[in-house]
Order: sequence, then structure tokens, then C-alpha cells
Amino acid sequence: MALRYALLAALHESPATGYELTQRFRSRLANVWNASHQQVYRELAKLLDEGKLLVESVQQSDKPDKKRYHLALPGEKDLKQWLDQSQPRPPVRDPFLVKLFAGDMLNYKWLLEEIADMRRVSESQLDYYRSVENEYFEQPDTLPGHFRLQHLALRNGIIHTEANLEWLDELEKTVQKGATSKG
Amino acid sequence: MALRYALLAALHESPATGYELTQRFRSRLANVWNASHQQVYRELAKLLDEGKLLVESVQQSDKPDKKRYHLALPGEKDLKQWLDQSQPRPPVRDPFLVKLFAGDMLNYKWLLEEIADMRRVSESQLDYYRSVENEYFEQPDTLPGHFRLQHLALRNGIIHTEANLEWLDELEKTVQKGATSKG
DNA sequence: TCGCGCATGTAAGTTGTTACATGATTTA
DNA sequence: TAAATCATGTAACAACTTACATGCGCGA
Repeated sequence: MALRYALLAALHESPATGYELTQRFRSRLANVWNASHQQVYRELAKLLDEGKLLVESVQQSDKPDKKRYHLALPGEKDLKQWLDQSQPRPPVRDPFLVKLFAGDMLNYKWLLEEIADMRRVSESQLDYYRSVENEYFEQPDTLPGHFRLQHLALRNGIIHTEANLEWLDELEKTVQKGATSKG
Repeated sequence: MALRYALLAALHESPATGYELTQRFRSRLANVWNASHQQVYRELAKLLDEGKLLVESVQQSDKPDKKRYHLALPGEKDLKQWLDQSQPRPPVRDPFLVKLFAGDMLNYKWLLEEIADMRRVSESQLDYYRSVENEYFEQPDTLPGHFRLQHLALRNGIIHTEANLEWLDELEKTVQKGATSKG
């Protein structure tokens, strides 16, 4: 159900095409909500059909037309209602942690490479988050309230990514001390 | 796909019934992988059908019989193979963070209550993780390798829950400074 | 000319959720 | 005697993934 409200919230920020929304999910919203373009297009079609959105056909000189979606009043009402109900915390499902549970079957060398990869990913994520922070939220205290909350959503990504890097250090040390039998 | 391997890994630890596996997912594996009893039973049936598991019917004096599942060799082979392939990081999908993106529609008072709730949840989670740590992993350095990796999976939960509490502090301060228009 | 970014979809399959169902024992 | 725990499932549905499909413009 929540994808629908993620879309409504994104369109409340500003009207956008399916393509643009997909990109937002991959960039600014990456630490908030994830959705593929297939999901986005399908849900937009449904929302439009239900009268929660309006479309505007945007002509482009060379490229084919694109459809810009706007939040309509019924959509805004739905969103408001959803915002007032508390939602369950997302369940954890991390295949890497599953692997640690089968610890004695893991290969030592392979694990260290995985850890190095994950560290690289976390570091570039952190770089990206910080670049967004610098671009959009330079002086948080001077920002209007809702931008400050968006900043806090970003802070969530930063804090957890930093925590993850800490954890990777711990993990690497443990593995290096010879946590596994093989390798 | 990963639920299947979570089950194989859990059964590699020790044979168990569907019910017991469901409980593990809700307790010791809560910070690792989540699955409902319906999913567990369905997947166990499939795995059995495919010859990845063996069943043992355990008679009980009073209660109806229960089925204890054991990892069979083909299942162990599958697991080994899966462990050697790196898996994509789980996508983020957090409805609470979505709400922060619609910041200017949020109610100030409601938000503060939500934050208080989340803090309570995180704190009791942390208590639970720490009780498990004390029970199973008192002197990590003396443990066999694979238990040390299980401990690290738990450490992941601890570190991220602590990070979350930090973040909640930040968020609360921001909201109290008057982040939203209403309330 | 090959691939990439823009731009939009359909279809099939897998995974996860919610609701329903049963029946015994234990605890308040 | 009512609720909770043990113990196992089925069925319908919603959500998400993967594969397939089309077509234009731009840069190497």
C-alpha cells in the first residue's frame, strides 16, 4: 500500500513524469523508498484511474510527448489521512546477515572481499548523501520546517550508513582473527 | 528467493519444526530475516517436495504429532552455492521516512507521539538484543568462529538500533524547534 | 553504429500479506 | 471460561521482480 503514498508525497513536492519519479526513487529517495519504473508506471495508472491525480501532456519538439502527473485533491486527501495513521516498522530482510548465520560454511577470503565491496558501496553512498546535504540543506536552521524534515530523512541515511561502516570494521577484524574454518 | 536460503541456514544450525522456525524468525533472527508462519510452511513444503529436506514425525503424548525438518544433502549443496554468490543489498522501504518527505502536511503533536513510540520500541529491542548477547555471546573471543559471526549479526542489530536512537534525538529536537506549520 | 539516456509501457512469475480454518493444552 | 500458546495448514490477494518491447536523439 505504501508505494501509492510515496508517489502521492513525491507529487505533493512537485508534479513529475513517471520517469522523473523513478529517478527520484533512485537518487534523493534512495534511503527512503525504493521502486522500479514498472511499479511506478503501474501505480500511476491506477491512481489516475481512481481520480487521485491529473495528467498534463507535455509536448516536446523532438522527443515523443511525456505525461506530467499532478496531485489532485482526492489524492491529497488520501495522503493526509495516511499521514495520520502510524505505519508498522519495515521488516528486516538482509541476505548478507543470513549468510553470517551459516557462518561455518562461509569462505574466509570470499567474506573479506564482500566486506571490502560493501565498504566501498557505503562510502560512495555517504559521499552522495553529503553532496545532497551540501546542495540542498546547507544551513538547516534557516530552512522552512518541511525542508528541515526532509533533511532529517537524509540524516537517517547518513547516520545508518556511518553505523554500517563501523560495523564493517568490527566484522572485518573478527574475520581476520580467523572466524571461519576454511579459506 | 532468499527466504528459502534463510530456512536452509536455520536448519543447518539445527533441525526444527515450522513452528520453531517461525519463532526463530521472530526472535533471534528478527534483525536478520523476517517471515510469517504461512511463508515458512509453504516454503518448507516446497523444499521437502524438491528433496532438499527430510522430515521426521515426532510423536507427542498429548498433543498432535509435529514434523521436524532436517537439512538433506541437496539442500546443503544449494545453500553452499548460494553463500558463494554475492547478493544485492536489501532495498530501503520505510513509510515513516516517506512521511517526513511530506513534511509540511504533518501534524506536530502527532509526530512527537510517533517519535516517543519509536523510541520505546527501539529501547526494548536494544534490551532484547543485549539479553541475547549476554546469554549466548558472553566472551566472544573464546567462541568458535561461526558463533562469532552470529554474534556479529547481532552486533549489526545493536549498532543500527543505537544509531536509530541517536537519529530520533536529532529528529525530536528539530520538531520541537517548530519544524511543522500545524499543531 | 553501438550504446546510453529519455520515455513509456505489458506480461509472467515470485514473494509476501491477510483472512480463514482447525484442534489440543495451558494459564489466568 | 476465556485467552494464550502450541502446531499446522489453505486460499485469495497485493506487492515486487524479471524479462520483454518500442522508439527517438545524442555522443564516442
